[in-house]
Amino acid sequence: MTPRTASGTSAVRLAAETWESLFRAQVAVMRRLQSGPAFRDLAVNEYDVLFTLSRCPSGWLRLNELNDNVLLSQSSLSRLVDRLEKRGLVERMPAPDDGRGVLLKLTEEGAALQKEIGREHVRDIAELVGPALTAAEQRELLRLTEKLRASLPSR
Amino acid sequence: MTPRTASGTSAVRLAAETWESLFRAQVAVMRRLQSGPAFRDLAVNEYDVLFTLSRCPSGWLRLNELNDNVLLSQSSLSRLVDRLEKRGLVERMPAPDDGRGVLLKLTEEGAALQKEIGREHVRDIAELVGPALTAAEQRELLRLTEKLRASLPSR
DNA sequence: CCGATTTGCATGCATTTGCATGTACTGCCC
DNA sequence: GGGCAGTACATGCAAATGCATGCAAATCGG
Repeated sequence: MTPRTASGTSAVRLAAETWESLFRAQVAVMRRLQSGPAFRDLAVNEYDVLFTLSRCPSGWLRLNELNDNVLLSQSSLSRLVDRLEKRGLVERMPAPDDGRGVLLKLTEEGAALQKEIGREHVRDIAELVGPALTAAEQRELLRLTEKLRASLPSR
Repeated sequence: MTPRTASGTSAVRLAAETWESLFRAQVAVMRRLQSGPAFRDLAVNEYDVLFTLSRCPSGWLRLNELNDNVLLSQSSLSRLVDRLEKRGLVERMPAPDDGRGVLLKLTEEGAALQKEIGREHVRDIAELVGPALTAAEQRELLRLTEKLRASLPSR
């Protein structure tokens, strides 16, 4: 006996369809965003790292914390950071309180590039999402996705 | 003068935050899904192709239609299909009505593998999404992401 | 009907990615 | 304190990916 909701679809089916729809929407939006001119000389993943660093209060962020935000393996992130460092966009520093750790910070140039791309990027997003959903719908979508993310098992 | 909504945040900012939250939720869920045992011998992208084919009414699907569903370049999809074909999971066939096109279909083995992985996958999804959101919330999230996807400019 | 442009897919090649592993450091238990 | 499992990051190497391009078929403009 599979449990059924009031509407007659099983709970697992509803969850699967919800995830499927969320995933497809993400793919569709991302496809349009990444093909735009904002990312002509920085990959989306690379921008994402700069963005996350720019949002970090202290300015410094551990590599493994960064890794939670990005859909990349640990080794790929390590090399991505290598590239950003070689381009002078971020700075590495050994973590003071943990000899294994590495701290990351934006350089001046990295912060400038993030802002520049960010402006374009935000505009692109608004042009895609703005006309698609009302403000109330966007707020609800924001709330639901935040709740979903917050409710996931920590690992 | 940037326009403001009733809550005091600008429309572009709301759109950007909504997208950011959707994206992070997708990353967080996907990270957990793809590390599970369901994908031990088939990458998520590869499964996704099998899944899409399994949902196709006629059984046959054009490569370029497939490409809309997947976050992959055309060339990468072409080679991904190469791999699936070499493993005997899909079958290629020149499109009858368009000499340039290629049609794709699941083989018996491909359909069986999709079903097998799909069962596990759906269970994993339900375990992640089910406890995080109520059924009503899931339905609303499903509706909003469908609307978002449907409202995007065609390309 | 013919040339020019566009579209759909494949392939060469450089880059990026992940897995497995190595290295250094931490924390735990005794 | 000494051994020992666990964590954080880097690196060798094979595989996957994207860009540019090639080629063939379709579509367009006259």
